[in-house]
Amino acid sequence: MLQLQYIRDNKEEVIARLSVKNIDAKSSIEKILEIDSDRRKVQNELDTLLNEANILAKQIGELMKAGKKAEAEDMKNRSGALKETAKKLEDTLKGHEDDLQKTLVLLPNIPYKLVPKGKTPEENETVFTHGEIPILPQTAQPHWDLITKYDLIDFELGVKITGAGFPVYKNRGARLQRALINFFLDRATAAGYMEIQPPILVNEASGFGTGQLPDKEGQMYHVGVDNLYLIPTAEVPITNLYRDVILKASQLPVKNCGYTPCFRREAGAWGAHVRGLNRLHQFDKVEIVQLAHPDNSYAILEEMREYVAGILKELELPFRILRLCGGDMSFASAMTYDLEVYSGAQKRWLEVSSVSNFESFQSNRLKLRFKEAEGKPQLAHTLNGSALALPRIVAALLENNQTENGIRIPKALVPYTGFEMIN
RNA sequence: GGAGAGAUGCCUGAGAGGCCGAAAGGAACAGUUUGCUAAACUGUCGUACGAGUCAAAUCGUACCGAGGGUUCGAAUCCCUCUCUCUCCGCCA
Repeated sequence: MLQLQYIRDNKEEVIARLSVKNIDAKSSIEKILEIDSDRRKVQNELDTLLNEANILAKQIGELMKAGKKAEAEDMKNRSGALKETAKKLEDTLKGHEDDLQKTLVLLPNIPYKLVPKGKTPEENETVFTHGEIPILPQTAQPHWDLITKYDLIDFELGVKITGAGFPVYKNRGARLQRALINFFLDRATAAGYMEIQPPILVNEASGFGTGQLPDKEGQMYHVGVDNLYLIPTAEVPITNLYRDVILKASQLPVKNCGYTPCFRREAGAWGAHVRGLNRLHQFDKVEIVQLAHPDNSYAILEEMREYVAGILKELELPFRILRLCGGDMSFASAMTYDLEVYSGAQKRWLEVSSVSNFESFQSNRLKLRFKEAEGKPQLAHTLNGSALALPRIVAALLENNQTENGIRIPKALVPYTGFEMIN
């Protein structure tokens, strides 16, 4: 949620920058400012009225003590009248506040100045590439065939016990999952991220805090009886750890990481390009989260991007980094880098990580603030990134590393898998 | 799932219709003292919104789990909800 004060002070700039996300915000912004000015007017009236009532109440108390009952009665009547007017004003104020909130919550975050204008993924900007695109022999197989060949994952069994998009990992496929999770967590903790094991069901307030609710509830699985949501990413529980918290400036940056399964309904997203591990309802991911001082959150974004790139290098996967254009960015993000690995047999780039700076957009909803030694609390910046999402990493590893003798495990991973080849 | 107790500031904890935005202690921060550490002493020590200002100072309003109600006046009385704790049952 954007800060009201910022919109008030920078109306034209906000409209101009939202247009980079292809949003015409002129009318909503004007509506917001109008409601806001009404709201302030009403609050002013109400405060004056309540002030009178408070003074009156004190005087009545004193008159009662002094035994001047008749005078007190007279004042009681006046107080009663004040109260009635106050009640009406309170309702009006509440109405304005609700309207304001409703409109404000629907405005997406303002893109950072480096974000290119654009509507489709084709307009994303490639800022970095690493590694050679592998040229595989004609006989090279896509990962879904390799998975069957080496009996690593059983999709049909998943359908049987749950449904499509819920794979069952087996044998060295299961072991590879565990290896990757441990590898990712070890790297993250070594880089100073404190490991968290959060709940994977969250309440409504948490869903709201990170921006999944009220707008995108369709993407989450909902447990109706207890009104809880299965998390689509560890970002939700981990960032919400700091909801309603005021940190000391000296505690920044806060660095957390966590492994969780992630659940996505992906309603309507099924179709082409989703075979095998490309898109799932349940998958594993290690997430990194940072809470940063606004002065250096973009330096931290770069640091996080470098960190994820480093892991991909260790895994010996060719990858590229995209700076997402306005139209491809998420609702809450101010700037996002996508990291994509090249999957040799599918001959496609697969998104394996998304690293974003949300600036104060989430923290405004979360009331996540920090305080300098002097001065008022201010909103912290939140950032997060996948480091990494497993399924597409597995897909690329299988496809790129296939040989006649089996699939080669990258060196960095061997201590975790305990085997060098899948064969 | 059954029975009972409770929810007050960063923490502990008083407060039981007006003198309470809230005692006291602790923590934290700043200063004094000190060769250093410790101790002692002094001070500061909630948040939001509004008014005000270049910015402050300052002023107003609200907030004692949440939402309603009673009253001229509510942390305090009443109702509803949520959560926590204890005991019993069940259980990885």
